[in-house]
Amino acid sequence: MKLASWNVNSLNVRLPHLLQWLADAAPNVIGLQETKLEDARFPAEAIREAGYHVVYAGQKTYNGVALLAREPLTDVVTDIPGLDDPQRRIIAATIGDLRVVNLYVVNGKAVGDEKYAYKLEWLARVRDYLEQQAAQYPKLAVMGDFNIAPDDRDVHDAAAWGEDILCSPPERAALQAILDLGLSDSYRQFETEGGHFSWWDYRQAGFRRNMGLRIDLILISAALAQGATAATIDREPRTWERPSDHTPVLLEYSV
DNA sequence: ATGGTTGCCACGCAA
Repeated sequence: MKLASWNVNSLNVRLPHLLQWLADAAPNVIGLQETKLEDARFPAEAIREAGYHVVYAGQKTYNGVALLAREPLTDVVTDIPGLDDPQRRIIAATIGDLRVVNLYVVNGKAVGDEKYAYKLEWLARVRDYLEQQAAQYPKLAVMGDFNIAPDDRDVHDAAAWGEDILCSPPERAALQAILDLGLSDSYRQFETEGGHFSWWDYRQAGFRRNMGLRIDLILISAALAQGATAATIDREPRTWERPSDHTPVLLEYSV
């Protein structure tokens, strides 16, 4: 099984990239973030023609998430208890014996901003939902754009970034509270060095200079970690013309 | 400290 997560930063613009990458990488499941499309405009037919079932929760201009899978998606959830939120940032579904929760975590703008407070509150409510999901589903994957770099290895210049947004201790504590539910950052099962990123700012030639962050994560339960065979970041789509600022991250497992 | 770039939408906001 190959799972993937990709913040496409507008599915309207990035649909050709998505279709190309699905053909190249052939993931069994992929979570998308920042589709930026109302459901009525979602390109479901093109995705079905590419051989994927798809569920989605979108809105105009901002946010929007989707889950694609080779097999049918059931028990779809787009709103969670305690989180009365018009922003479309979460979609969960079951594929066979696998439960997948796909997140587009709030960016937060800046430490202390009202969006930052919303981010921490949002993460707390998601943690509570994941606690319940982890109890219900032994094989649980929580993927998405977390908008949090787990530790300094995940930051191109940790000293310069300091404790700014995406790296502040409260954000990292919120991520840790989710990991404490019995989940692990699958990438770190296979790569312990720093310098591997999933997002590079469009500005200042961030990608060319590898000035990035690793903020796109696939967290997995122990049952999945046991069978994990590879966790990778595919930088190639970031080299394509008119790319998303994020590139896909992957996890492969057997059984 | 600020601004750089992209997307959406048609101005400035969000990232």
